[in-house]
Amino acid sequence: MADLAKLAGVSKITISRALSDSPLVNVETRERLQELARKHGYKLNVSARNLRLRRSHTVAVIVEMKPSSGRTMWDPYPLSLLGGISQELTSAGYSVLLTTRQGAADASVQSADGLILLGQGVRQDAVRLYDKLGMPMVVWGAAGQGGDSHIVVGSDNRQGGISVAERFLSIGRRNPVFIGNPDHPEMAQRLFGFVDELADHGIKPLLLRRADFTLESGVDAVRSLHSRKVRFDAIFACSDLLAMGAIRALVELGLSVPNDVSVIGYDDTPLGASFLPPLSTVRQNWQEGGVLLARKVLALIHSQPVQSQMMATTLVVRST
Amino acid sequence: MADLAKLAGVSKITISRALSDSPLVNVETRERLQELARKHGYKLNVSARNLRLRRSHTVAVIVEMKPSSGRTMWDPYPLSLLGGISQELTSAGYSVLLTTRQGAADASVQSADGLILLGQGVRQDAVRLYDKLGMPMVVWGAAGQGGDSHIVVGSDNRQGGISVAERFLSIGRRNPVFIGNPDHPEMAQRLFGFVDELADHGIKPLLLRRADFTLESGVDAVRSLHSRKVRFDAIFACSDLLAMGAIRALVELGLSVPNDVSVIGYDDTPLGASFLPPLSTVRQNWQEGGVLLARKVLALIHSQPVQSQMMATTLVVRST
DNA sequence: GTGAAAGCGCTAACAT
DNA sequence: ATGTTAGCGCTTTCAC
Repeated sequence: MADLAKLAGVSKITISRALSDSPLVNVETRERLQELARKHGYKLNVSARNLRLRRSHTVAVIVEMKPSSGRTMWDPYPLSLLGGISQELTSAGYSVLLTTRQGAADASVQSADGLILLGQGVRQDAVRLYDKLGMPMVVWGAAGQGGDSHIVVGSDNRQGGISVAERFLSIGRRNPVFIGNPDHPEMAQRLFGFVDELADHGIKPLLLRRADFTLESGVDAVRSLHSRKVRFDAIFACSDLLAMGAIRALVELGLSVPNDVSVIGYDDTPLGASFLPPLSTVRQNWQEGGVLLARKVLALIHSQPVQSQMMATTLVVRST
Repeated sequence: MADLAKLAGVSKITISRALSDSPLVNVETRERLQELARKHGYKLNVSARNLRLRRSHTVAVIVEMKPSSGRTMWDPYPLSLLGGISQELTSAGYSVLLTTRQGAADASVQSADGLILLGQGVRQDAVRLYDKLGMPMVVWGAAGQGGDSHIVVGSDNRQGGISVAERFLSIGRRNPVFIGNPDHPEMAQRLFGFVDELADHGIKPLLLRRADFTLESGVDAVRSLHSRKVRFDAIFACSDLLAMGAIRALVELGLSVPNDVSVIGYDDTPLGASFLPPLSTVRQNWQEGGVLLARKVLALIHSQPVQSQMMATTLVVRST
């Protein structure tokens, strides 16, 4: 800036003002100086600005990246979430600092202006840990997770469960089964919605606990149902992969989907859509979730009032 | 630091040295000061340090995040790549700045110490654009892509193609088909390897161009082969999804896999492994790729000699 | 509408 | 082994 100032015959501060579009500086001068800066390939020193402004203009995103439990690492979802986050923060002039749990102790994370936690669903301890940092923080997950201490954005899992129950009821199913892991807060919400809605109609679903969200796990679940001679005519699986596994096992057992057993999955993955038969499922909008997460941290950072928010889910009825 | 210094009765610089584990300062003092800092919740101001040190300790990762062409956005791969990158950079004390193309013009990206380009495969213009920034840059992609102007890390797609050809030859296939998009540099390499190896045995495969890497696209490809009455006994599909679609279509046409037609996919997605029948495929190690990308930028940043590197792929023979 | 001065928090260079 | 000085590049006072 000093160099540009000398070149243009003005002072440093005028350059600074011109480049930040300050109305304090004459329009012509402003444009002249901006042109000059461009011509000379001037680049703002972000560290210097941040030092002076006492903020980093950075939001750290902490992702659970363990390739475990058939989730996170391998699922498409965190990336679309990241896409939404990145899009929104970038257009607000903020940077996205990507970290895993290991890197979260790093100074650069600590000096971020805000924090977004992704895929920490099962690990409430982690949430509490970051909470102590005392910085604006938003978590992706289930409603009510961790109390009021921080903002949560997620899709309305409870409503998702309800919509599946409604569907089963409307097509006259009386013996539904839930496959999933209720230890996971998001899944628990789906289960609660499912159970409550069915209870209103005097139906109590069977809960089949499965920790993995893999195809094999779905196959296994149905086989175990069969070997226990359980009577069932509908399955709500907590992931598309589980649902596809379930369908495969059903077909192998000579049962027809959806005639004998109706199956609904969760997530609306591209794969479920092109499965044979095309999978019915509950869709959540990851991209939008990312955008929302970003907006909430920004609001927190700017000390604006913020509330947790659950996004509506859509039941996509295809052929199962 | 000034506060800590006053508290401890030493000078600022001693604090600075103690906290950065400088051997210049007495071990006891060092530990005492570190303890003091911890107790008082001192946090290093990263901006100030970076300003002083005239570097940002940051590497920008630019991801092509368009949810197009059945790739990138929805595929698991960029995330595992990111996992590897993040892991390696973090442990080297660098931060990962995540951006999309839109955000790449941002000042914070420009003041990064290095650049990693992901999923820019098809868009060579993009690579050239960033090249102009003149910062240490590493690209994920195919060998030789864009000349010597920058470092490329990728899996050895050519070798991947060769290994598939070898497999087909070893089981006596004489009429192989390639399904994929040769406009994509990485796919082109697979095709070249495939074609060259087969040519050594007097076989010329049929090229079936498909732009999308979706299941439908695979189905469609096989149907078109059939309707054109083409004789074929082996398919090399450029993605697992394509391969699965192909197999589905083959089965529908009453052909047996692998008896009538052998099929090999690419990527070794978890889904292919649990497909029925389990999919044979070419595996590439994304995580390791990420680590490698990170190491190369770091080396470039530290002005060490760096070379492009292609990672070996593994042919995973399952049931197709 | 423009400028001068001051200082954000840190560390390299040079004393001591 | 520790301290002093100076300055990284920027922007917010306050003055003109």
